[in-house]
Amino acid sequence: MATPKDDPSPARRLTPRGTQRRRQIIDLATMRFASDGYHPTSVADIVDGLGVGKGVFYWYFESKEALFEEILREAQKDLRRGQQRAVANTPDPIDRMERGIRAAVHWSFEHRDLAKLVEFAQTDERFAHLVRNGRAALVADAVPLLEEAMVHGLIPPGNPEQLGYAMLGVSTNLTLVYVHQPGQDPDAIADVAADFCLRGIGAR
Amino acid sequence: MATPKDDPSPARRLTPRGTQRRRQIIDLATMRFASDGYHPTSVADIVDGLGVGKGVFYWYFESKEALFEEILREAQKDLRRGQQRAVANTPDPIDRMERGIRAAVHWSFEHRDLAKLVEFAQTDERFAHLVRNGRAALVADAVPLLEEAMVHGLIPPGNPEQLGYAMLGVSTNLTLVYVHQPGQDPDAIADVAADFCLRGIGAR
DNA sequence: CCTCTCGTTGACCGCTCGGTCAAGACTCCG
DNA sequence: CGGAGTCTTGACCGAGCGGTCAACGAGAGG
Repeated sequence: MATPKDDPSPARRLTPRGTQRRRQIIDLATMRFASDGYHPTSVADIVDGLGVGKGVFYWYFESKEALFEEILREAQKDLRRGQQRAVANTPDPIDRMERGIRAAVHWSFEHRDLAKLVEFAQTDERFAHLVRNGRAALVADAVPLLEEAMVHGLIPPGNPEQLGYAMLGVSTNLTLVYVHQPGQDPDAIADVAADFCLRGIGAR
Repeated sequence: MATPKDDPSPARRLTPRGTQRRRQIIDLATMRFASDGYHPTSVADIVDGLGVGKGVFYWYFESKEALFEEILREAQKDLRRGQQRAVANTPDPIDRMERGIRAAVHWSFEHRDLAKLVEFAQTDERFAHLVRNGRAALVADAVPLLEEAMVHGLIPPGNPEQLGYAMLGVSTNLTLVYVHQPGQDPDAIADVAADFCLRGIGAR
């Protein structure tokens, strides 16, 4: 039989070969989705690009939509992990935010495809809630830092959630614009973003 | 004959009734594109929603793509006009930027559908260049103001283009997040955006 | 050798898409 | 009235979509 007995999504047992195939699909789909768009990229495009039959796709994923959701979730988780790694062992809240911003800019430069997919997902009702949750998580990481900085008088009082979204907008937009211009140094963009944000919240 | 002799796009002579129909199509399409997405909204959805035959659509527009491009262009032109009206007769560059930011936030609140379409267009290669041009025009408006402010020592030196995109990111992202939460006051969001941006560039 | 599961094939399905077009209705002018 | 635009109809087209499935390898364990 071709179709798996249970849902394909949870707890599929994959051989090393299967795991590899799955990754191939995710990687190629990410590229195609980013360069051509989610809707214009068909499942046939993906499997043809891999030189395999169509059934392979549906052996590893329930649907095109489910694949995209997995890519999205993975991407947002990866960015957040990167941020948390970057701020580890940094007690000062302002320093933590600066490192977080820099980590976000660098992540977007290293994963421009994924960054673009997140941008798209935000505009499609089917996926927007995932992005909202991911963004909210990032802001939720920043809120206690902002509150701490306010209590200690490092920055003037304000609505920490709004400030968080403002900072997110700065790094997102700066990256989006400069990531596709050749010869742009991620460090330079990270400098600008961090400077602007820290001044924006009233530190510096 | 049904198809027009020349290209339908340039210089179609429309009766008042025709002009009205055209607007109906644009307005309904804008709503549907914003709520369901560009690709998932079919031409059939639009004409059915209007209760007319399919040929009507192609009497007024060359293609679905051309319609979307027109909506986009119109939207970006409208925002820019709103900004220019808001800053008229304001000599001080910092004041001008503040008014421009506030105008942008208000425009997005009043035209949430259009704002959403611009967001999407940015992620589709077919339309991205239009958005890039529109964004670049907004930034180009801000650059001389930033330069003037730097020359006069109102703000510290920096790359004005990058600062422009950072400001754009703040208003875009703040608006995007709060425009869909009920009971949000556009003035309050405009306050936050203007504050953050002016501090971000080093005024205040 | 057989067997069991994982992995793969590609023809096929129903459906919807963007777009076309011959035919006809409406409207205004002479 | 007649005729010339403007506008509308809706059946139709070829193409492509996401998704299914019976059948078939491939390789590991017995």
